[in-house]
Amino acid sequence: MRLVIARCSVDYVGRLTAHLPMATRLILIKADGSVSIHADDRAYKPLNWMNPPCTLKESDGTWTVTHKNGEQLVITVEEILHDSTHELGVDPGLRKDGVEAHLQELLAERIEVLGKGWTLIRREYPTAIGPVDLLCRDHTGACVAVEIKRRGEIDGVEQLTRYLELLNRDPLLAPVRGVFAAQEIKPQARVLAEDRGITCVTLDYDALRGREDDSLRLF
Amino acid sequence: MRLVIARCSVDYVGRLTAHLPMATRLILIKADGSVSIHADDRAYKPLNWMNPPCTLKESDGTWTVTHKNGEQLVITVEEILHDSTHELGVDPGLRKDGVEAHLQELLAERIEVLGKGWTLIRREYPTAIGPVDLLCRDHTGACVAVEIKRRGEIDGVEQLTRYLELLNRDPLLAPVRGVFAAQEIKPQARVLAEDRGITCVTLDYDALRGREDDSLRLF
DNA sequence: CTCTAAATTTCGCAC
DNA sequence: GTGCGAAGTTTAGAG
Repeated sequence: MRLVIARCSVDYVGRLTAHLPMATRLILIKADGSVSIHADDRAYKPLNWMNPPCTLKESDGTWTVTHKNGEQLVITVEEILHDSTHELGVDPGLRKDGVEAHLQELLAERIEVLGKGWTLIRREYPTAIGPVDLLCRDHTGACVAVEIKRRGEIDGVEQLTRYLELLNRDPLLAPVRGVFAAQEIKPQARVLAEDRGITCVTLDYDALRGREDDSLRLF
Repeated sequence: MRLVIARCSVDYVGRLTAHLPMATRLILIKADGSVSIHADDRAYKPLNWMNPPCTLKESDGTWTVTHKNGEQLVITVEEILHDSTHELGVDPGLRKDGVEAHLQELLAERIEVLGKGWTLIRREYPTAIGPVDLLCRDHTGACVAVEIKRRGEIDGVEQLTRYLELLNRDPLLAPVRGVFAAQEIKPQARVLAEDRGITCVTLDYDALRGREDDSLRLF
């Protein structure tokens, strides 16, 4: 990894055209050839960047980064204030917990929390337009499609609506109703869902993992 | 901006729980207090980060970054291999060209490329659920709602569908049909749009900007 | 403050 | 490779 602090201007031509006027910035060159330009604010997003695979060519004060697909980043370096290179090695990577897949797993294991007598037909029930997170039957034997999100927004309701429309064309399953389950459901998503007869369920991740009582609230 | 190369392990607790085992990485501390941890690959995304506003507290080998909303990033530093601080000043920022706003502007100026005799009613036509990109009339005087995207995906079709449903409730406008215009339209989005009677139009950005002939293709 | 839509989104998986 | 959905998405803008 090479760290350069330099006065530079930058031009990107690719998916769009963008220009950075001359100023002092961090140029970060990584072992995979990727380059990013950082200002002194914002943790996440670089001002400008080039994803791997790409190659850097230095010529005079002009550094040209070219991507395989033709995108180009041209850095015009006026003055270098710092330049150091460091060996980092391969990173062991990030271990995550708490994502949607895990929510799905937990809810599948405790499907009865959605209602007494509910049973799971299967997780990732395949349809022509994609897999339904959970397909189950309620205590009456009626089919229910469950869409699980970490944060429930309008998109998720639309997605579930498309699944329901498709599933209800199958005479072996119909009538299928929907449950929209998320750790947090945005008000507009809730309104849209309920307007379509979809039940909203707020999931409590810690409770789902810990105890089976009190693990969610029905509204 | 402070650049630290260090052997460290990192724990994030917030929207999820994540752990980075001990390894050598770049720790980037910016003037706004934000912190990001980078491995030696990938230009864009840090391994771990904390967005501003947040505060860093160093105590012994433990650096704790706390966000206003309670999220926390704990960096356990075993060995510091490099540590330098640099004054960068405020960045003049990025100038972009070619984004959706510009596409909308260009298409509004050349609305006749959608069809002979078409006229623009207005850009950003306001509705209760948000502004319609372009509202126009075709050669017969019938109302058309145009949704413009850089890349046309299912979400955009759903968005346009919601607008059309609303606009068609207005007796002064109805019947309103839809045009889905994008530089690139994903196959599934095209199928969904056409199934709903929405016309798909592929925009050529350079041609739109350059000449008015040949500036788009209707499928 | 919330909510929505865009992003050079990136990233990962499945086909 | 393409397509599609998730992401600690982040970011910008409107209400």
